[in-house]
Amino acid sequence: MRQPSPTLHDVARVAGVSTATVSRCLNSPGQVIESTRVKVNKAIQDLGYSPNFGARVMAARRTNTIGAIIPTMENAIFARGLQAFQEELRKNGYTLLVASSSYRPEVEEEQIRSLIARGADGLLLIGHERDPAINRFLETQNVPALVAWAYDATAVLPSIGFDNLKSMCDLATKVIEMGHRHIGLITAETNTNDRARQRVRGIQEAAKTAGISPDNLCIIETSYGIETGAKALETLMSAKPRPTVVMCGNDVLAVGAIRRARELGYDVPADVSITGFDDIEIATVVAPQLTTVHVPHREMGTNAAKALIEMVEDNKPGEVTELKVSIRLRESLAPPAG
Amino acid sequence: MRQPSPTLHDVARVAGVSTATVSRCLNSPGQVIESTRVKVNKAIQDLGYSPNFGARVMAARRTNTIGAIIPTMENAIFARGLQAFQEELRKNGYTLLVASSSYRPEVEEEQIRSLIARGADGLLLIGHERDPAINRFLETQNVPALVAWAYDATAVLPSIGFDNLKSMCDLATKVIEMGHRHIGLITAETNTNDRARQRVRGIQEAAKTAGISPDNLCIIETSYGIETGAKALETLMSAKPRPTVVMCGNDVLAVGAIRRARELGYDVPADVSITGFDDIEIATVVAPQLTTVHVPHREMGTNAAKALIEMVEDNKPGEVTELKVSIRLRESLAPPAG
DNA sequence: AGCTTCAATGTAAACGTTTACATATCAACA
DNA sequence: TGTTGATATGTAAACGTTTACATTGAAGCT
Repeated sequence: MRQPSPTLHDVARVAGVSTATVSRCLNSPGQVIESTRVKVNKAIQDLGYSPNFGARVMAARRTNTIGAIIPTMENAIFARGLQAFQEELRKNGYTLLVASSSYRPEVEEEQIRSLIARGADGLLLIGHERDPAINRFLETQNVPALVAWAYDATAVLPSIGFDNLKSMCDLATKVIEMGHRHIGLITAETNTNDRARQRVRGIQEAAKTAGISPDNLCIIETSYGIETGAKALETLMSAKPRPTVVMCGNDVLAVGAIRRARELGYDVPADVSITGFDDIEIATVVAPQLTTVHVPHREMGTNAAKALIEMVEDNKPGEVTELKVSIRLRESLAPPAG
Repeated sequence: MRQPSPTLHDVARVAGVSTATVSRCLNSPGQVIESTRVKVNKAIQDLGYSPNFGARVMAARRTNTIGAIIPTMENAIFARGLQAFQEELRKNGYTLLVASSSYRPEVEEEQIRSLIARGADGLLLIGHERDPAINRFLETQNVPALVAWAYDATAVLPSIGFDNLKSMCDLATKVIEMGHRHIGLITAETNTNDRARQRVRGIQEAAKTAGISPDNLCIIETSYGIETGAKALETLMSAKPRPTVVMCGNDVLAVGAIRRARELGYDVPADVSITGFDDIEIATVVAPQLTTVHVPHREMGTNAAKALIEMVEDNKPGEVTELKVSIRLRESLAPPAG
């Protein structure tokens, strides 16, 4: 039923040349004289030849494939960065292998092994936190890895991203300058997510600097989603004293918080201010528009691809790159009433 | 600096067995006695061994890799479905190769060839519209392909999805029943996107059935995005007579339309109703909440994965599956004023 | 004991490329 | 005419698995 596909040998035989010449026609045509090339190409056409991937990979020792493991594709911030990453890879002749970890470290570990077993020439990972054994594994496998969405010059792996702590600290400082003293905080789970943890610490540091007691900081940790953000806001609004601002670890939580606030009859920002982090599209669409931290996702994806390709091709050690973020002040943040 | 990774031979040597036994340990552990398996696994651990992909593929003649080509990962509707697709693949030991076409047919074609050259065992594609030559190519290469996000029993390739035409027709019928007679329509580009085209035709048919003249249908075609949706709404609102409802080809366009309507001082839905399509998360977050067509994205992704794996493993011909959609009536749609 | 069976393991031949090295050809030049 | 160098092509050895087949040894039978 399934007839064997033609091989290099078949092409060589039909064209009346050696396999080496056929291979060169495909990989470095400049080395082959015109007349030969024509013969070979005709044979390839006639036979409907397409090179065998496995054999090619084995002989050439690379797959031209880069793996990426992200928590989830559903989160817009990863989707956008990943899209840019993939576009840049494609420009350079690489293909993207994707896996998602659902924010679970043991799944991420399994996925790392799986992508390497599938011949990924390099790996894009999110965040720095992982079992040291994995880093050793990456080393023995000789697969370069780059961390994105985080910046940490002291970490084992090179990274490209922004300083989550400092960015959030800057935003919190602005919030405090406006006069807010009771701050609610909705964060994604911090135990397996170093970005989330950094952001919380950023707020804590800003509060400390401003001489605000940690007791005035009411923190709720929840899983990722619009609905969970909504629930968390409800809880916060019944705290005593009620926070005058709710800072959220990301835009999705913030959007959920805004929705629930509205549903509960609170005016945003008159009754309560709300801030986010990431500046995904949704931030400008909600009413009121969301004050948030803008992160250059596409730039990060593109640069990550470039850096990783260099690491793979030139065996270059990875560099640590910090990207600039900026605060987008929009309607959802205002000084507290009174 | 870069020492070669350990091979099957190294493992065999360290464990004191043959390469065949090591291979069996990996692929059919039942055939190997417990004591041997322990020795081998220890050797694998100690060496940090991971099988070479190319060699494995070449010897086994399969990659356990499925390719997907979607217009873009940035669009939430593809991201969510793709995430579910990937999760189901993983459950079955497959990995996902991703490429994006940016809605450009020639790029899609190139990506199809590229993914096949990389050994994809099967392919997930979006929409039915493509050069017949590509379908022939898929056939000669013996790579099964499945179309998602569309349903068409008469098409060459099997598909899983919903009836874009009928779904939109149903929504339009509801809109018309409410009393709307002047309908604005914002659609994504229809020349390279059969889903968009079907949706437009759905509205046209509903209008025809209700005896509404095509002149009362004002169609604007634009590229995908919140901002383009906003611009299109602005244009529509200056048409004479002004439409009492603006139906949008997808939620993203609709959300942009809502925003601009608000910015221009129109009340939605009192001054103008707005509808979307897809029911992505954003639909429940905008104010007013968006009336739209709910599509079971995750279900589609999961089922697509199952079907494709069957096609690959059992050489089964693909089936055509229609999924049910449902209309979500929310605040943004109301009868016209007066 | 001798024979058969079966499970566990070993041996070695593919699998289809790429590429270092060898060889052939030919033009240019002393 | 012989030498040199450049260019085009051929030869054959990897590359690291899987797997058909061969071998071994022990258990179960007569």
